[in-house]
Amino acid sequence: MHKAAAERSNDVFAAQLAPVGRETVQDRVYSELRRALIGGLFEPSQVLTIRGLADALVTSTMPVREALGRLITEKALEALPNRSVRVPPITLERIDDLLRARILIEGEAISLAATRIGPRGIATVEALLREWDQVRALKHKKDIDREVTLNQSFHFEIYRACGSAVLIPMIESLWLQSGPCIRVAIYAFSEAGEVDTAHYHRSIVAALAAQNAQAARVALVADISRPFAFLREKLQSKARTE
Amino acid sequence: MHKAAAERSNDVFAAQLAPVGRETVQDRVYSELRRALIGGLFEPSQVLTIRGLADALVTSTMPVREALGRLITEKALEALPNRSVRVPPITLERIDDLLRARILIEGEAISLAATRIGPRGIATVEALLREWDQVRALKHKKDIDREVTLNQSFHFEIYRACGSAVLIPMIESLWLQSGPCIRVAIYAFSEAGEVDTAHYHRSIVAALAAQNAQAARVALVADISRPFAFLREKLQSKARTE
DNA sequence: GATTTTGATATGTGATCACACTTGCTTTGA
DNA sequence: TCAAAGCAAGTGTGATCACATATCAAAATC
Repeated sequence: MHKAAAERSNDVFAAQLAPVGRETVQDRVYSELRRALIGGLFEPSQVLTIRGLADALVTSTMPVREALGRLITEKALEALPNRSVRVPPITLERIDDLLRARILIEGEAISLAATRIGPRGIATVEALLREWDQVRALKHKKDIDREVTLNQSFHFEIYRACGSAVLIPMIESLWLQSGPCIRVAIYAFSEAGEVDTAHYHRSIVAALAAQNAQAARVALVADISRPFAFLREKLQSKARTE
Repeated sequence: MHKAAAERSNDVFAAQLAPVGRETVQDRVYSELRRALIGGLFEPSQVLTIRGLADALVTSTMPVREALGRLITEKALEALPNRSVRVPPITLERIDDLLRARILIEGEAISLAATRIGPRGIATVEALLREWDQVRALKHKKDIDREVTLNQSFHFEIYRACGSAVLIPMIESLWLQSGPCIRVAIYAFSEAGEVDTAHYHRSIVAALAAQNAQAARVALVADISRPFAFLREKLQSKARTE
């Protein structure tokens, strides 16, 4: 009967209605927490409680605890021996470790993408770049979240072109893990004044347009290394003063 | 008071009692499912149900559903649109994708490990190698599970030496994903007769002992490529006959 | 006889409850 | 005054229930 219903709807409503989807509450909670982590909305070492998050997200504890469990397995969160869960703290070893892994895997992904991204893909990332320029031109200073989102879209639009269903989830996991660090780095940027961040992205697009995998990899490494270098310096200077 | 109790126990019982630990049921279910997946105890495309697993593991549904959710996020299992969950099916693209990622990441890990693994680590992997030879010498043929476990211990004993808290979980995730494929490959091995699998492991140990990172990487790539090549050939021949 | 409808069973999801453990503060005793 | 004991609030874990949906086979209709 369902098949018949689907066929009838195909006949009559296909052009008018879009499928509504059946996203579960748990999926929404998971997505929301991911977004918050990648955007750096949580501080490193911050402790999260199931009931607290459930209240904040206006659901029950059930979807939250399953989402937290999933985030713990991908190392986006950390389970303490007390069974409480927190955002992993930043250490010098950890940011070096994360940067090395990101260079390795995202470098490979963009290297693959360079020969597979088509003119359509190039056009899409160029459009994102223009949109990003517009946001920066406004100099609102408070659109950090918007810039972070655009940066994420830019990178993942490229990575998607590598065509690897294995590498992309790993890159997402790495972004999830470095999200809280990036937040700290962004604040360091604000203090250190403006840097020409757009330059690296233009180099990446130029290399991709030329299908030059090696140049794309080099430009990408420079791009993702920059905030980590800032963060590293900041941590070291803080360690010296203590 | 707890502190006082701990101190008292320190005084009197420290030499006699070991800490009992507080592993949750969910952790045990998760470990058990991981073991089954890496060992290839589940077939590709096999559908798993929460209640079915809960009955098999003699627990309630709660720990199982959370463990399944965690395995789905690390792509060890797949969530169908029906909301049922299955072991990911094997495709030619997927095994190529998995092999490429494993070569990339495990190659990097062993390259780092080559300069960091000490004489103690070398001794440990050599001991594993000898144990493995003994198992093979018995020719029991039915100790496939034992060989799989030893192979896993051998590799991860090396990877642990790379000292990266980021890379190792990624490698675990890759093994989790390629577990069901490996099972198929092992059966292909049995049909194809014996191959000198120990040779690759000896090359790896020799390269590590010489602290030759490049040689270790090459030997490792040969080792992990072998079952994938078998599997690939088998899949292609099956595709031709259909 | 083939197709559709219908109903029973099975399954995932979310909510709620009970329990054990932790944590922080208050009270008690020296 | 200070440390130890005890109490109370908070938190994670596991079990159970209710409900919506999926699945599959039997029955009804053309």
